[in-house]
Amino acid sequence: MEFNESRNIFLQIADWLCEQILQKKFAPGDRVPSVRELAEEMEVNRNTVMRTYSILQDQGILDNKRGIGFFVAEKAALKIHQRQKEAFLQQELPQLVHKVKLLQLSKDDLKPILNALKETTNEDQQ
Amino acid sequence: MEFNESRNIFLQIADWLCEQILQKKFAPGDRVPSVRELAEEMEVNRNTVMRTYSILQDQGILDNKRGIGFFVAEKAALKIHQRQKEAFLQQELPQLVHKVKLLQLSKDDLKPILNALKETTNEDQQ
DNA sequence: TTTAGTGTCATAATACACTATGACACTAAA
DNA sequence: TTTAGTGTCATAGTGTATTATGACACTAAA
Repeated sequence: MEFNESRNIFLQIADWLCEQILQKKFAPGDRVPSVRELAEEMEVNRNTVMRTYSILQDQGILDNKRGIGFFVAEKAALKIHQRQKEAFLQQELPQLVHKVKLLQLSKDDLKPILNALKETTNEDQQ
Repeated sequence: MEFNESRNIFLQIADWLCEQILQKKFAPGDRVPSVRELAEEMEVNRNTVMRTYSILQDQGILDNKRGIGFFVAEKAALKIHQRQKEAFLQQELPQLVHKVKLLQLSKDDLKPILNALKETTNEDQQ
């Protein structure tokens, strides 16, 4: 996997795993790859993956059965969703608006976003 | 100044200075605070500010007159603007759209953004 | 019981951001 | 010339992310 220099690797692996869960590639109760297994796949040290799994366990996203492996917790997706939604609305969105103002972007620049937003929000909600 | 743990300090100082320039708090030709001065103000080491100024010099945003100080380059704001706009449209926006999809945000969630975007983009453009 | 696969822990080594500090060259003004 | 303020560079120390590796406890299945 390719990592961004500006963010800790163990956090980027956590991001990746959370996204897999949100995309239902891992269901509640599923075993996730073993520490050694994922380390090899990501071309990263065991300890780094261990650190990722530890923090996800602390956050109630993974459960741990010693000698067997780590498992996706029951309400993992819900917790990830809540955590990310809160961070998104309270931190990222305000920064986005601020940046758009500062960059004085034109309507044309923003069209792709606005369209994408409409598409994704029109379907489910009333 | 308060720093975010997840991004290098010298980059956060660069971000701050670029924002000052974009907000016209520093005009082209203006001298920016000396390395020692800004270091004290930011409660940071001289070398850290030196590193910030060095990269901004490499990017053509600051000019350097040895023994005198660092100065805002002529087209500094333009360069910052171009750099940030490109990064925004090519990296941040796609990630944003992806996240909105993943989080399945409702219209109500997005209202604040959309309104803010309309306000800022309606004025200047045709 | 043995074996292979789990997680867990400890240690040492490397890399890098940041700090602390001193010394030096350059510039402008007293 | 002297002085004070610039940038510049070198050195050493600290903290932490990451790697590398070995050893050990636990579990399930052969």
